Amino acid sequence: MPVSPKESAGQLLGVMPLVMRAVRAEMRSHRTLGLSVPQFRALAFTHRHPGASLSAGAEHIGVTLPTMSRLVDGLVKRKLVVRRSHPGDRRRITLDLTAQGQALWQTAYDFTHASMTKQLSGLTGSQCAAVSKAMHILFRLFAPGMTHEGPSDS
Amino acid sequence: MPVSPKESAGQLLGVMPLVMRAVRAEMRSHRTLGLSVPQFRALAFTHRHPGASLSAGAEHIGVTLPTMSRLVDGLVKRKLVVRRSHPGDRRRITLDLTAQGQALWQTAYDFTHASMTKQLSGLTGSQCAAVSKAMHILFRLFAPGMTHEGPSDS
DNA sequence: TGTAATAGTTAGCAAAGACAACTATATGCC
DNA sequence: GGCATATAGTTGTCTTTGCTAACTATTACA
Repeated sequence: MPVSPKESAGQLLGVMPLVMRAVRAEMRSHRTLGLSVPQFRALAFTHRHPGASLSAGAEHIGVTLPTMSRLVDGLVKRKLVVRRSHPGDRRRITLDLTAQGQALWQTAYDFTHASMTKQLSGLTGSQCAAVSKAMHILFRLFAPGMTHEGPSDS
Repeated sequence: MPVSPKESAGQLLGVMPLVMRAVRAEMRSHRTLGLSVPQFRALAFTHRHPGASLSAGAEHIGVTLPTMSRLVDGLVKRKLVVRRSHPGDRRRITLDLTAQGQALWQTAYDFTHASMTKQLSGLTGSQCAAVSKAMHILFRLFAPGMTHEGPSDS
């Protein structure tokens, strides 16, 4: 039987935070790698959008430009990210991961992915398929410009 | 066809943050109501677990006890939450929303729910049902002790 | 009774986050 | 060309968040 968007929205709001709680806990455990949760978010954004501007990052992870600027300061100081000046518009900067940043992100992602896989290991194949199907639907809805999903930021 | 937990986990990690981005943006817009995102999380926890202890809240939203203590300070100062001493164990305190806190939470939740409903309004009834089904599966997995979903904290 | 363990708070520090004010570059209009 | 305006980032200053360590108060236990 069909379900109304309103009902789905309520369920989404009920369940998403429970899942995100697990994800955040994972991220927090990466503090052993010297990364705070916001820094991890900024790192993930840079991974997902290489060469993006500071403003784009700020808008995307939902902070103001000054906050993003200082967040990036920290990542640059740790040699995880590089600021480069944009050729053709010297006001702008572009953000990119260093090899070190890339490696750190991969490590953190692998940990998180493994932890989530373990969480889901109690599901049957068809339950996983149901989750998968919903994720595809939601992906098209919340990331309209992109073509394939994958690890995201935040 | 069935899907592996590993694959589902990857999709979950890819899509959840996109959805949470929208939710966080909503929460952030409630700063006009004078609440920061962490304060909103603490408020939501108190709403969902009335009479809970400080430790329980800290554990649940994923901060240390001192952090939770000061977070609650702020909410108490704004008269949204009350600290009461636990009868029978005077070391403990119990947290509860004031009428004001309840009202504020309701307002914020209604806004968020409406916004999410609008986001999902592009889906068909069967797509909503698919999302719904996945949410039920995930709920059982991530909130094993609870009996019915609904607006959650964080 | 007296020693653990538990629940919160306080102190002190670093980072996150906001706004306002600033610099530097680019655009646009006469 | 030349000045007004807009855009991209940075810096200053403040509050909040978040941590660890150290403390108080209460309870459990042996």
